[in-house]
Amino acid sequence: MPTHHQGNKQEQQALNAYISLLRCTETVTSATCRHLAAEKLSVGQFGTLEALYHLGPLCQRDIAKKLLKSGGNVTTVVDNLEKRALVERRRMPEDRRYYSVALTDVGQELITRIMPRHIDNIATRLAVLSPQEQDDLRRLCRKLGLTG
Amino acid sequence: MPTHHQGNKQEQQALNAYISLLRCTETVTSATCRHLAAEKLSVGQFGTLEALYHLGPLCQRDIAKKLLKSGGNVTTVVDNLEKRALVERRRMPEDRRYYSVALTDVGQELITRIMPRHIDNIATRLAVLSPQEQDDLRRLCRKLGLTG
DNA sequence: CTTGAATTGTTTAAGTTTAAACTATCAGCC
DNA sequence: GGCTGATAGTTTAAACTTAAACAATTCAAG
Repeated sequence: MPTHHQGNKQEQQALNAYISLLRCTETVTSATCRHLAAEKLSVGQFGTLEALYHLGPLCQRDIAKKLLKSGGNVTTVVDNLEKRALVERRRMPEDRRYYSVALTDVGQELITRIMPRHIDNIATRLAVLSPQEQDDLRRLCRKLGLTG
Repeated sequence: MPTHHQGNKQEQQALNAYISLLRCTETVTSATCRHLAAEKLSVGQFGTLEALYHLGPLCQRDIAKKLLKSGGNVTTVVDNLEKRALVERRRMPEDRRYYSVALTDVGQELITRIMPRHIDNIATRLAVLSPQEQDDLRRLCRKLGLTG
C-alpha cells in the first residue's frame, strides 16, 4: 500500500520501491528460515555454519564481515556453537590474535543435513519468479546494495 | 560472491538472487536508518510513529501487522514511546479491549521534523537505480513477497 | 629494544525481540 | 443470567544484538 501525499513523484517512486523491498525480504527470510527452529539454530548461528561450510575455517572478524554483524555478536554466536560442539576455535600460532573457527564433525554433519532443506525452501520460494526475473532481481539488488 | 558447488543450475540461480536480496536490504536499511540514532529512536519506534503519521490512530494489533512484529514487541515499543510522550493510548469505549494509539503534539512535531531527512535518504539511495529500474524492483519484490 | 598505533577478540550494559502464559473484554448461545 | 470461545493487550523469561570499554597481540618506527 503506497503511503500518501508528502513528496514529489520521484520520492514517491523511491519510497514505493523501498517499502516493497523491505517487506519482501522480511516475508521471504521468515519463510525460508522457519525450519531452523527445529534444530534450535538462530539465523546467525545457521549463517555461521553455512559460511564455514562453504568457505572453510574463518577467523571471527571474517565471519562478522560475511554476516554483516558486530564482532561482539560473533563472539556470542561462536560461543554458543562451541558449547554445542558444532564448531571449534583454534589459536593461530602465526598470529595469536586470531582464532581459526572451524566446523567439527558434528557441525559438518548438521549443516550437511540441513542445507538441502534450506536450499529447497529458497528455490521453491524464488520459483514464483521466472529465471529471467530472478536474474533481474539479483542485478537490481547488487546495483542498489553496493556499499556507500 | 556466489556460493559454490551444491545444487543444480536452477537452485544456484535462486540462491544468487536470494543472497543479493538479503545483502541489499541489510545495506540499504542500515544506510537509510542511521540518522535515527540522533533522535534515540529505534527502527521499530520510528516505524510506529510513521504508521501513526500516515494512517492516523491505530490499535496495537494493527501496528503489529503493519510492522510485521509480535504483539509483545508492540507493547514494549508503545510503552517506550508513551514514556517520552510521543504517543498516547486511549481505551476505546465501544470495545474496551482496544487501545487507540495516537501521536501527541510532540510526537507529531518529531516525526514531521524527521521524515524529510528519512525520505531524502531513501530517495538518494534509490537514485542509484533509474526510475524504470525502481519500478522493476518494486514489481519483483511485490511478486516475491506475497505471503504464502 | 621500546614505544605506540593498529588489529583481534572479549566483556559489559543496555535495548530489542519473541514465544508462551496470563488477564480482561467481547460476542454468541443455551 | 451464565457458559464458551475468540480477541486485545500485558507480562515474563530467554535469546539476540549492539556500542563501548577492555585485554592481548602484532608490527613498524625510532
